[in-house]
Amino acid sequence: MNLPTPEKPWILERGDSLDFMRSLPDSCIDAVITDPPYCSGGTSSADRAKTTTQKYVQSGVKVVRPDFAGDNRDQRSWLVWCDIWMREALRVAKPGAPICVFTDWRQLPSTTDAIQVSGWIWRGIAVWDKTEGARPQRGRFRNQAEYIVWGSSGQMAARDEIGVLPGVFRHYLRQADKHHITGKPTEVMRGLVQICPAGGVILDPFAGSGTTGAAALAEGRRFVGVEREQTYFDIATARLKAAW
Amino acid sequence: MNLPTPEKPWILERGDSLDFMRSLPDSCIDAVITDPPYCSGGTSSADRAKTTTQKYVQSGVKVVRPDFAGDNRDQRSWLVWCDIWMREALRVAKPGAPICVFTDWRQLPSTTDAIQVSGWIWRGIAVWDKTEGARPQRGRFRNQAEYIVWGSSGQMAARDEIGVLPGVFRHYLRQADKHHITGKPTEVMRGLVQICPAGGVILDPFAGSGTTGAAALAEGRRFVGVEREQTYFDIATARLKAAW
DNA sequence: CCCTTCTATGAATCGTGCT
DNA sequence: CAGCACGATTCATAGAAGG
Repeated sequence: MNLPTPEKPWILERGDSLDFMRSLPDSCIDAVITDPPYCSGGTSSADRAKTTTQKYVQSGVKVVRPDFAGDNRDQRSWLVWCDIWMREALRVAKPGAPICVFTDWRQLPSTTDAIQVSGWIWRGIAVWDKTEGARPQRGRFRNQAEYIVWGSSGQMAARDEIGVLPGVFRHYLRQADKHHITGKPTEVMRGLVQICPAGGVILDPFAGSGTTGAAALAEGRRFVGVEREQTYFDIATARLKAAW
Repeated sequence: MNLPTPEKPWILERGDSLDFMRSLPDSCIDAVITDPPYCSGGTSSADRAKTTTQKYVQSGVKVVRPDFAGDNRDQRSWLVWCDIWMREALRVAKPGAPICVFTDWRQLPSTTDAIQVSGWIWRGIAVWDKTEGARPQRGRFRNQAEYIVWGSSGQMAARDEIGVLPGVFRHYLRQADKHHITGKPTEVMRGLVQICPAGGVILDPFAGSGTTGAAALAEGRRFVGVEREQTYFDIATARLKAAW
């Protein structure tokens, strides 16, 4: 059985998320917390509005492109792909279990669609205020936030042992805490994993550098993660061993 | 001509937004900043049919604020309605003019749809972090943010005279600053109106208690507003006179 | 002026029971 | 069984009041 035990409260698997989730039984996961590839690179409405010259000039610029796989779907197929993995995540989640999915502003509407189409109940949006953001531009609002679309598998029973969780996480991401191109601050993840009851099992199908897992262990939750890239798998393994 | 002048930099009209906008010429507005009815209360049509006080004010409160109209559309007709007024706003907006539309988490995806369907270019999401005050619920993330979906009429020219604007407005709404059931803090609106060049004309088709207008005047912008409810029209008129 | 105590408040939600 | 109407409920925090 690919599930963590009290003796070893974490599992990290290298491979495909969908294959791995399909190996899990029904209703064995207490919370799903993940940061899937956003695929929002060049398909935004603002980009589409640019002239081809502008687009090519833009592409000539040194843009930080995520260097991981699966980040090149267009919006429709991204939605379909999300539907597939979220549906499988729903199957392995216990009734009432929460799901938290990171997204950026461009993919936010598609993410809320995906979560609902796949059968989860959409319950809200939490905000990660990065306090500073991508390249500041004069005359525009700074894009300094990412979003956590969250919901639940069916009705959420009363969970009195869990306190009130903040709706905005305000935290700067230090370079030293950034182990992945799209890494999240450990403090933010430690806040997020509180949505899972203490001792529960958190699944992250796109584990990346393992921040979710490190935070889960730090907060007394168990962890199941999958990562496809060997490099990030190694980093995550090291961090999880250290956290444990 | 229903436009403000240097002598009297604001106009407030009582009546229907659409009728009023139709009376305006093309390309006369420098920015559209507004807070339309969200129509998001309740899951059933019956819930939406409740008065705004029933929906948004929990029992046992002491302060009574007037209801407002137009908050009982279902999601599809809300989208169609937004398309109509946003399309008209686009016509009266100058090329490159920005639009900012308040929304809550439930209507955020529909708002980004509406803004794009009506022909505006969607450029981002700004966040109003209410910091606290939202209803706390155990085991859930607090819904403590509202969102400002923003975009522009076509390409935005370089606007070097405007600085970088924040992407998250973090401000508590004091009772004393709340003149409408859904009122926004004056400080947040003062930040938002900076998206309009100094001296420019800001249009708010759903003026409510006139916070947008008061902030516009305080920041050296001109203002055109429409409000349908007599009670709020009177409050807004008084506030605009005071701000001027 | 600082600290403690108290009170008002919130752009709902959940469960139940009826139709 | 599905949908809807209805009623009970929630608690952290800001700000005021009091010491």
